[in-house]
Amino acid sequence: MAASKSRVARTEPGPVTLQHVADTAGVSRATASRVLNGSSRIVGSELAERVMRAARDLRYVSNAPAQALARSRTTVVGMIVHAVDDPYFAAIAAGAMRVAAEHDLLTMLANTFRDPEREIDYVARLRAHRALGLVLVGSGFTDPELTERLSEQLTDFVETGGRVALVRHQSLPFDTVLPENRRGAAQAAELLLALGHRKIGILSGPDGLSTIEHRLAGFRDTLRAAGADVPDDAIVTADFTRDGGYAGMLELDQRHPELTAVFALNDPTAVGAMAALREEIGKSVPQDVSVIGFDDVPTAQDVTPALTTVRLPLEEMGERAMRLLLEPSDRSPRTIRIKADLVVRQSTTSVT
Amino acid sequence: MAASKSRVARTEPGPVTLQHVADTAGVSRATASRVLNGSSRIVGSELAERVMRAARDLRYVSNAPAQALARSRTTVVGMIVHAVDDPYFAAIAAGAMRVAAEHDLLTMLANTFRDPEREIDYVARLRAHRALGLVLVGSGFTDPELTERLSEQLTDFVETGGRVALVRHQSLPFDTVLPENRRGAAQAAELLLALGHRKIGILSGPDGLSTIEHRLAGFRDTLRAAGADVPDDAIVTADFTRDGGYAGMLELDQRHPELTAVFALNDPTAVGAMAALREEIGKSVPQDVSVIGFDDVPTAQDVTPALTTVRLPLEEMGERAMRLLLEPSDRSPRTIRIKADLVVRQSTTSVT
DNA sequence: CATCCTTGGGAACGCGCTTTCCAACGGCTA
DNA sequence: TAGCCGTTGGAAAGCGCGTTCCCAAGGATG
Repeated sequence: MAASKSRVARTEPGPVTLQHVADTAGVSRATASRVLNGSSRIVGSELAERVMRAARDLRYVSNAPAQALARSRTTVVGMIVHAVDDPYFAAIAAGAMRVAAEHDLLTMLANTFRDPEREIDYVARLRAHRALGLVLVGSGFTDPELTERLSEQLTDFVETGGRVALVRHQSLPFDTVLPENRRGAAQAAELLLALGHRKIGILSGPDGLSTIEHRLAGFRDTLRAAGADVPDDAIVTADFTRDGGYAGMLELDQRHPELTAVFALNDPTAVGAMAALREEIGKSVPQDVSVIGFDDVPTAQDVTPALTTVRLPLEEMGERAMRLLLEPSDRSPRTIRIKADLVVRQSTTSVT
Repeated sequence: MAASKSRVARTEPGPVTLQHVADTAGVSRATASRVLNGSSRIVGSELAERVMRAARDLRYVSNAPAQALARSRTTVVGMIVHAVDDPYFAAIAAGAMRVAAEHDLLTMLANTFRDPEREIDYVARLRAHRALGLVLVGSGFTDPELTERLSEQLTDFVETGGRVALVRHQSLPFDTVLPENRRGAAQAAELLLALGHRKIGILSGPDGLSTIEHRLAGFRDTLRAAGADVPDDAIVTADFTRDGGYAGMLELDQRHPELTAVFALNDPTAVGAMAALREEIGKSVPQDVSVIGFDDVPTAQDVTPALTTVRLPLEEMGERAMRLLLEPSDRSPRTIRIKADLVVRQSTTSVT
């Protein structure tokens, strides 16, 4: 009976438990627990030493799920992004993970592949894991039903003690890091206008993402105010990737060969567009057509011509979001506005 | 007394437990558990319906740590990379995470920031979380003491039922996806030789990484065999990033302005080198100097001139590693060799 | 109509750890 | 020397859930 609970010799397989450590150190589980993870209670140095030696000899590794259950809290944060291999998300994730690591937290990263259902599902699963907080990165979806369900999940989570931080534009009542997409896109439009462009096309992204709507709106509104609206069929929906930009540019050029400038809603799309222009369409950037992107991912400066774009401090955004999560405030929801800066490089020039 | 165990009304805060669901459905916990996660036992459809309704109404979210404890296994895999925001790791991580998601597993991602101590520490922490397996991505460290400690951790993990898969070159006895770094680098050397280059410099990475040693060795050996060895001072240690490549190139050119070709041990470094050449040194690629990289990250094709490099199927490598993990074999350790393909683009040309 | 087998449901135990709550012990003061 | 208080170690009660092991009821069989 007692043997099954307090076996002294460890012959059977399976992980070493606290009990094993306690037994070989000749103390109770309580004592072992107290020395192995800084409890408030202090254990005599002699016993403490014995316990630590036993733990080391047995190669004890604590059981985090068991601890989580007993303490009813974990040291895990969840993060949900649309695609880790997109430099936009990668940079934000890196920033967030850095501050998580500083606080000694582990990060569970989930990829939605831009599927709203998966996003909601991941929120639920991360909640199940009792993550102490969730960072959602990326555009919100404009579908009200999806937004509603997501919001509900998040609200429940907060009500049961969870924390939430968003990096996205969406009017959910949680701490948010909010990039000024609209204003940034407006700056892009202003630049093109100043350069004399009037025939402008747009490479947009998947429908239903709020980020896209805002960038689109900021851009078009500015153009419209100047009497240079973009006709609907000069807006091509790409899929927000390099290859999507390539294909989208082909289509756009076919429909409107007269365009003198193209605004891509993110950098990879812009890079793809430039490739299509160069390799297939045979127009040169910026002489024949100016291209402007958004985000300023690291490679934007290395393509040729270097990409004019709207810069967002990606890593910092990730950091800020994680800090919001880790330093809760009583007067949430808070919003941190991140301003977007136009970075003029070589892919834009004035119309001749 | 009983009320504390089986409260029918939920007024108090805190997460909803299985008990709550069972109570409001008027069944036992066992029954509730059986319907909520497909047990082998079948529950009558009427009761099942009641339970499901109760769960939905109460917004029940299972407690993963509790489940983990009870079942003594989790649905979590751990992955350790050096830097998520490096496109190399991002691509591998994306591949691995995709197959993890297919198997309905959550991924805990840890960033070492290239610090071996952190890597070992993360292995321990991920073990504590009872991840069912660990994927370690990135170069191994050549320091034998570190390798020993890491190996020990990993071995313990496997002995207690964990699984391990590596994406790296290192002779640890675990399932491994092994990129042919040596052979790939040799191909790069062969290309340069064929193009007539004899004065060649190298932009290397941080010391102590096995990947770097192998690439370096493959390259130099081939050159040496052709009587065109690279002098030690024509090897500059950069830090494996774009900016590191930029700085490294500056130094390399200062030491050896006569070089006609440069081999960068990864693509970001090569891209940085090209930028330095163009912006600061004033030499053009490939006319004045040929540049060749390694990995073929997505942007390699978009810089100008497009980068000649050695291609590694990054996403696939991640997928393969995760599959190794998820489909254990009795005759492990297995090794999957990934062959590296030379991709000749515009950044290399024959010496005039 | 009695018996055996099938099927569903409930009670109880255990997973590994944290955390009160007690008890024992020693040192101190009166 | 007796009486107290502050320490320190241990026992035990959970944390929320999965999972036997049983019992009860119903159907099929002889």
